[in-house]
Parts: sequence; C-alpha cells; structure tokens
Amino acid sequence: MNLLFKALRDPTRRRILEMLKERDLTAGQIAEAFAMTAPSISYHLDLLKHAQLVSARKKGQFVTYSLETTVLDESLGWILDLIKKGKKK
Amino acid sequence: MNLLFKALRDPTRRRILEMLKERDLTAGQIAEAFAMTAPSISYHLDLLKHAQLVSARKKGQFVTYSLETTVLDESLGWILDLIKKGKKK
DNA sequence: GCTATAATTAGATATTTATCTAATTAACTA
DNA sequence: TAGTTAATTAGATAAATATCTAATTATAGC
Repeated sequence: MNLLFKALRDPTRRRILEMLKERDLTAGQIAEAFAMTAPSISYHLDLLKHAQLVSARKKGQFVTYSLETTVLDESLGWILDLIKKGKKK
Repeated sequence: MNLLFKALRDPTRRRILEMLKERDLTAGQIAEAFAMTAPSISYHLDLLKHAQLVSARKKGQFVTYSLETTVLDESLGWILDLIKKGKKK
C-alpha cells in the first residue's frame, strides 16, 4: 500500500503507466518519450516494478515492460471505502 | 491530481483521512492519536487541506477538520481507467 | 574476439519532505 | 487583564527522492 502510493506519487511514473496501458514497451521506447536520461527512467521503472505495477521480461538485449493492474485493486478499495462510507455521526 | 497523490503518499496522512471518515475531529484530537508533535500534524493537515481532502472550520479556539471526498473521484477515475481498459494490442 | 547497442548500476548532488523546537496568534477564563 | 490552552507559523535539519554523468553488464552481429 505504501509502495503503491509512493509509486503513484510521481507524474513521470503515472505517465509511464498510462503509456503501458496502450501497449507493452521496451525501456528504450519509454525513455524516448521523456526529456530525461535512460538511467532516470530505469530508476522509475524499478520503482514501479517494486510496487508491482509493472512486470518486465527480457528478450535479447531488450527489456519489455507491461502494466500490472492487480495491485491497483487494493488502492481502489481503500479510496472507495473513504468515499462511500457515510460518517458514523 | 498531483497534489492529491502527493497527499495520499504519506501513511500519517492516510491514517488521518481514515480517522476523519469516522467522525470530524479537532487538530488536537488528531494529534493525540500520533506519536508526533502538534506542529507536525499541523503540517500534514495543511497539506491535506491544499489537496482538498479535508476542510477546516474554526469554533472558538478549536479547529475542526472534516473529510472531503469530492476530489477523490478524480483519482478513482484515473485508477479505474488504468484497470479496466484492455490493451489495444 | 571486437564493436555497437540496450539497459542497468554506481556514485554524486540538488531538491523536497517530514520532523523537531521555539515563537506567535487567537480565544477563553478567572 | 494576566494566565492558560489550541493551533499555527518560523526556522532548522536529517532523510528521502529524482536527477545527472560515468561505468558496467549483457546481447548481437560482423
């Protein structure tokens, strides 16, 4: 939960997730989309991976990243709970 | 969106929101629940207020905080979108 | 085996964040 | 009005974060 919200806190990482929603991408393809060096993107990808928001698989010299949504259910539940439950007065 | 996720990133602030889900509380009551000084809690409350996750009203010397859920819809939509939309292959 | 390419790791650094103590502001109360 | 209480603001600081450059690792192709 902590790792998850930590990962979602950064705009670059949120943008990466949005990109991966459309299609799987290699680290290089992701890096191209940002005005930022490859190591910086690598850092963000690692953080997303730790939060289990993305998975990575290596094919040759390329590493392809995919969005993983399972862990998002948790945050969704947490937020929904906050919204839906009426005050106990 | 940025302020919102920033606010949700911290465990103390998330706990405060959970507490306010149950009932409105004064700054002092909130501070009591944490092993942290009142100024620190004040800092967190200010951040939550900026993110529009709480509202505050003053009554005498006391300031009572309430949960505000409207802004959460935005984050909910963002997360749902990520979860539900299938890849465009 | 050498050279090029993709990606990550290591190390440095500026900025942001969360926390504290001390000081201030505002309101109540004797 | 002097003292007390609730809360915030100011200022300092340690730790976390995001970024960079340089170095390394792994694979591909000649």
